[in-house]
Amino acid sequence: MPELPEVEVVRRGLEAHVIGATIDALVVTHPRSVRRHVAGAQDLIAQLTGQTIVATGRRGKFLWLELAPSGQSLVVHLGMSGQMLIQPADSPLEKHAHIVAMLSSGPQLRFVDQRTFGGWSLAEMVEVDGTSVPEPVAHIARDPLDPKFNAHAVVTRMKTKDSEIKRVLLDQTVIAGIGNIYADESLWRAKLHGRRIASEITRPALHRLIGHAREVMMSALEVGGTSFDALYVNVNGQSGYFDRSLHAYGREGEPCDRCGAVMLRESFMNRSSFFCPRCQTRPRPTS
DNA sequence: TATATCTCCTGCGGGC
DNA sequence: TGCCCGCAGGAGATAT
Repeated sequence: MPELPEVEVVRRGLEAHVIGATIDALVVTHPRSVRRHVAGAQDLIAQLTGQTIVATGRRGKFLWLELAPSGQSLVVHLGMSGQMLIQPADSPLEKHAHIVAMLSSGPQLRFVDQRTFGGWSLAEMVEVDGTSVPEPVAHIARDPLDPKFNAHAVVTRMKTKDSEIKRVLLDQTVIAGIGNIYADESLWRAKLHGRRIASEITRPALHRLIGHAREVMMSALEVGGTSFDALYVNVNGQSGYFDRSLHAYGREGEPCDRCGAVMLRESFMNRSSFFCPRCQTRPRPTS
């Protein structure tokens, strides 16, 4: 599932392939992939055609391509299964290729998305806290790889939350880029149970948690991200290797890499949480 | 206002 | 073999 490291891998791939390219033509074959562009597919096609990609950007799991001469950005979210592929124009179309952009440089930029949670939209750039981002990204907090990321401010915000710490980690308006996999990994490294109430965790422990989140995502980035199946690949269709380094996610029934206790899985927020019952003790139920 | 839950979607695997 | 069901989960909408 694409979280921050996987999206950054895709952004870097795009930067290497599409900067300077002009969009000669665009085909949209699945309306759901452009649902966030409220003016509709035809408007997106009309506005993107003839634009040149001059830069790439990313915040959390959102990435964007800055365009000239309009000054707007093409905002991309990969959702659960979105892929941005650079393919030769004559290569067979992928089964779930929902948007295809013909580039002046020769290849096609294809948006492939099996579960259609992701999509493209066009947006104006706005200034937020001294940084220019597309309007749909304005509410997203800085992520731990952002040079202006302020861990003290994030800890202060977390201390105001009377909510479970895993829920807070997944809240993109508090700290961006963390999804289910890296939330579980960060909590395991920090020896915190995801159901601990954020406001009741000490500031030093929250600082350590954020540090672990940054560390685990940096490590994942170095090996191309985490791939469990063919749903996450880089722009060349290649998988990452960080799944081999996971200590928590997907390890139900296996021994904890730290203490040897059997790892558990529980349902949380309509998804799965993996944790060590010995290293990450559950909070006592409140009476 | 803050927090919790629901919904969207498709392919896969397990059970019958 | 075919059908049904549960599971995977990001983010916005809706409910509490």
